[in-house]
Amino acid sequence: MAQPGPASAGSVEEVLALLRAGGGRVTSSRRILLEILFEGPGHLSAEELARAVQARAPDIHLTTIYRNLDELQRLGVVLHSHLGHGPATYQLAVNAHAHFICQECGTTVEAPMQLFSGLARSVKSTFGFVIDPRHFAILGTCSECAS
Amino acid sequence: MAQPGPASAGSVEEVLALLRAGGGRVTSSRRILLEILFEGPGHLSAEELARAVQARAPDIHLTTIYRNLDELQRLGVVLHSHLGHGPATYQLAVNAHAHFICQECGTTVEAPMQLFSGLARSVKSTFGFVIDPRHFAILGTCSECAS
DNA sequence: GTGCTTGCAAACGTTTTGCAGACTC
DNA sequence: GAGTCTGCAAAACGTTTGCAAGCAC
Repeated sequence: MAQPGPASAGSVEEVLALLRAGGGRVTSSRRILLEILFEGPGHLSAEELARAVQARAPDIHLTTIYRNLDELQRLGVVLHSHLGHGPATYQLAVNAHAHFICQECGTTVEAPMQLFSGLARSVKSTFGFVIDPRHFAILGTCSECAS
Repeated sequence: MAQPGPASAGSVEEVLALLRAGGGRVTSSRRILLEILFEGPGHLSAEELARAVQARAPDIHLTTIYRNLDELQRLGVVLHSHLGHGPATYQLAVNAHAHFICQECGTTVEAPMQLFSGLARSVKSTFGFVIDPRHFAILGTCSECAS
């Protein structure tokens, strides 16, 4: 909350500055990808991000999206989650949260992180383990499918 | 607890009977796979299960292991979990539990299900969603790597 | 000019599928 | 004998890698 850490980079330009500060180059693929990540709804797969980027610059390759996403994850700006089988989805670290996914119908519920504070506390005291529930979704059954 | 459901099948022969009852055939690949699942430590990938099966019957193909595991999952006897990137792991439903995995060192902690009762309760009352935390591991940082 | 980044093609590891023959019941 | 199950080969899927050319600094 006090110091602005990497993940707090709040705009395309701030992230690009961070990138440059680490010896990286600012390229159009990176700028466009970041624009889309900042505009977009989150939960996009690499393939979906590539399509969105290609709408603005058709020659940018899926491979480049993967490499740029890796770089942004190294910087702590982006992280990916597995929301089920299928491809991983990528989002800005600032926007990341946990997910519950219905095994029957696929409905996704976005979970506020404070739901996990009790679990986090007991896991910490039992195992010394600090949980990060954002990476993998938790499966289950939604209210509709339960009835 | 009252009626013995599918998942309660407690021995190789019981599962084979269940299989037969559903119109399936009892084959040696299925019998051996079940023996290994009942003997084994759990958390085995399809490939590891195939190697174990092949130690007793070398001609059984990996594809057959996948198909048998699917069938056993349909019956509710087996389920699979994703413990990280890499292949899924399979276990008897009766033995299944949740997992915490350290992002740094890969250490796996097997979590007693009652750790989740508080979370389960609040997710149920907030979203009507019934969680099943066994399918995907929860990532985080283990006590050693945290220091 | 140095050296990071990119496109392309090809590989990767895991899992699924199509088909003809073999087996269980 | 009917219908399920199997081996094999091949494909599918998401993702990663090697290499030579291209671009940011």
